[in-house]
Amino acid sequence: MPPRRWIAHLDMDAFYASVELLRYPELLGQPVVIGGGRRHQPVPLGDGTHRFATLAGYTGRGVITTATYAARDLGVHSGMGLMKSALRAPQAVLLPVDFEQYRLYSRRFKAAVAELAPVIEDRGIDEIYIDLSDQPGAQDCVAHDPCGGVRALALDIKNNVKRATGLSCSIGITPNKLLSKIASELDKPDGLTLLTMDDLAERVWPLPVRKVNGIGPKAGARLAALGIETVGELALQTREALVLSFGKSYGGWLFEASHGLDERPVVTFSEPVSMSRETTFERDLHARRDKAELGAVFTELAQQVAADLQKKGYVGRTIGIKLRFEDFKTVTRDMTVETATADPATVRLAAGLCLKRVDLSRRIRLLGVRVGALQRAPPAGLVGLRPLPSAPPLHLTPEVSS
DNA sequence: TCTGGGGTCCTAGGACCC
DNA sequence: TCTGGGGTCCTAGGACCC
Repeated sequence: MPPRRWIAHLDMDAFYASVELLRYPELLGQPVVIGGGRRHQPVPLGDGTHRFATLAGYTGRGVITTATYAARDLGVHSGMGLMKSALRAPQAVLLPVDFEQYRLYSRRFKAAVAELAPVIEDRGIDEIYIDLSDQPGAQDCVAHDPCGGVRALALDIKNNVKRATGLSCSIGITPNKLLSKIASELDKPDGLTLLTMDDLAERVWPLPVRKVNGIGPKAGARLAALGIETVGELALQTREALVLSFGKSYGGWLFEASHGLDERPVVTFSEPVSMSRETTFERDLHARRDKAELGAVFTELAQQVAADLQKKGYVGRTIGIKLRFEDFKTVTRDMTVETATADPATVRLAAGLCLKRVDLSRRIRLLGVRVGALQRAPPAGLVGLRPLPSAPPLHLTPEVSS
């Protein structure tokens, strides 16, 4: 009997870096990292090639968002500070991030998948889940392979993504989202990994617990302290023991996950809960000494969130701020207003009231403004002249349709 | 040479109401 | 005077993910 469900997880390979390589093919095969601000734009040399900045001597606060596989071989990876990366891979080419371009390719690859399999859950700019269970041919047996049908479908999807974008992706196919997320990583880049429950012990149990989506640095460390390093070792624990250590909810989930169990559906549309804008300063600012600069940034953040809300057609009732201090301690404050709003002045005013509730003796590294408890904006006629975007089509979240 | 920006979800305590 | 539950909303922090 074939499994009840076939869920695919599709992950674009080194997405940002790969999009940049389409623009700068002369960098193919070289160590390249994406990150930092606007200061290191490539300079055209007139012959179709460019002069690029390298990591050597980089100063500033950025981190790597994506590194090519050649750069990863030098020991740098996403999330690593650029100054630290510069010490490890000074010769690596450094390119600035261009989210516009990545969003364009994101829409293209998702559309290419949707042509063949429309039941898609968005998981951000470079990955999706796809429910293939009810796709024609997915349950077919091909050349005595009971998984042949779904394997062929996945290959079609990979080819269509490549045709539409020039980019490669990796796909994991299993009976659920948890295992597919793990499987898509097993044969990166350009992978296609199909697992059934029969493969659990051989392919999943040897992996470190941190490979499981939902086990982060904290839970990983707590498990390590209990002598649990691999998914298989986690699966040796009783549910009761895990509930005792991690609580009913998370402990119970750890038990299920270790046995490859996950019934979550592929969710094709969800409403946003909050929108926010934040910025990390080049140097830490002091509330009193840098009052003018801080105030200007604060107002700009409020205006940006308000504009984001209006563009997407939402209003929100909870307005809040986020501060990160020089010692990296983070605090938030929020308040709920009477009427949901997307008005920049209202957001700025409420955010200002929140700021008054924070002790500002330490220097500030990051400032953010957030609007939550979102609702769809009321029809334009009731509030003013602003035209409102219509609701996104089914199967596409605001991210995709933007 | 520390650690970006944009999200979601969960927990937990207190207020307030029935 | 002392004693209940249950439910919802609000706020703050934290884990985790891309």
